[in-house]
Amino acid sequence: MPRPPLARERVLDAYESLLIADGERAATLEAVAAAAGVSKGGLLYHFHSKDALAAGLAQRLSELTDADLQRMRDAPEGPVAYYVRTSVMEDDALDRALVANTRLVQAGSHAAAQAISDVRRRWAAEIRPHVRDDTALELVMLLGDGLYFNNSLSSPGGAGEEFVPTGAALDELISLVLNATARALEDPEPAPRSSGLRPR
Amino acid sequence: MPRPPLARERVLDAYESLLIADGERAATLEAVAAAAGVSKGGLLYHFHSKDALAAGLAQRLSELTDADLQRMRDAPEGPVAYYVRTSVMEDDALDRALVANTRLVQAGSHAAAQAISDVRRRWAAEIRPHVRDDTALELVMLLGDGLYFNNSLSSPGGAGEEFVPTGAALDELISLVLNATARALEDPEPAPRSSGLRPR
DNA sequence: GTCTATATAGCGATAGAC
DNA sequence: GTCTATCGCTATATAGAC
Repeated sequence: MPRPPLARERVLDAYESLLIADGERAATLEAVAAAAGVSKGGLLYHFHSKDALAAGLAQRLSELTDADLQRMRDAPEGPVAYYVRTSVMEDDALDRALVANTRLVQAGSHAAAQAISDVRRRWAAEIRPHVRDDTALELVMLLGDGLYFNNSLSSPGGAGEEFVPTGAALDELISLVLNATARALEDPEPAPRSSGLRPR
Repeated sequence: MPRPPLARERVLDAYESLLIADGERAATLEAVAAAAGVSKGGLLYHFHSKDALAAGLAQRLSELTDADLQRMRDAPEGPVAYYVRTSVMEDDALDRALVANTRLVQAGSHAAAQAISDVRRRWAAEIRPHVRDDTALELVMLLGDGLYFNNSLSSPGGAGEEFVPTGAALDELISLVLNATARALEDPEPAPRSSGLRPR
């Protein structure tokens, strides 16, 4: 596949940042162009409309999810712990694409809604074999959503951050969730399919 | 206290509805005025600015929380089950005020961020004595957040609703959470303080 | 209290020079 | 591929009639 133009990626980065920091309303073409270091006309050469810009972010989210699912499959501590742990925002590329897309969903973007729904479905499919039943799956998924929700609310810089666990508190939470949802005592997680990774 | 004017409440209702259904950007003064059945000038008599409108919703949320905490204290199945169950959107006054305020937070409203943070803190304080430790409290709170997050994403009408449990699935989820977080086997929930409600 | 009319500013998008 | 200039529209807010 041909590598996308540099300016195009810079515009998408700027759009994402503005959505996360200041919300959908503040992410105007003018503001995005300024943040990306191009003019409004220059921006509109790469994205013919605001909808095209939103579609670009939805596609980025989808691509980043491919990589995340691979990491989830390879995670030594298993997909459930990996999922909960990485639901705490680390401000990496996937976190940012996800939060930016939630902003767009709340502003009525169908493309973003579809993209988020897809991500969730793919995560659930990957996790399902590693938990006891559908209720346990629901618990795990909702917990991750709760973490993202809090991360996405507390981003401006203050209120809400007290609710996001880190360090030892996060480890304890993961341990509690694993105990409540693991498949069975004799086989907490099936061996990885085609991987040289040793279980710990 | 003097009862607020009818038109004022109608405006607040319309603002809330537009925020929930179409997002912050669509909730313009013109759109709100039209939905409330008044003119733009009429609206601006009651709320001098858009910020004042947002502050009105934040205050409404705070008042509705008072009533919810009382119901939580009186709930026969205990505060944890009550909290999880009512985190599934029933489109009542509190649900609507909460979702509308999350829209405003994501658009950068400080008043709304403060209001949401307050609600969460008050809920947590009420639930804390009924769970084992802080980790269990975290699990319960995040689960409720996850439910609200999904409700609030799926509102436009379609994608996302498959993740919100109802009926028997919800009962099983609550049961799982209670088992994972309850204080101790001999005393799963302290007797209600000053209430004639019989335990079931 | 509620209205119409208007001022001012900023939005998304197009046209065409370079 | 990126720019400036500009159009048409809509936003928030004010002024003043009723």
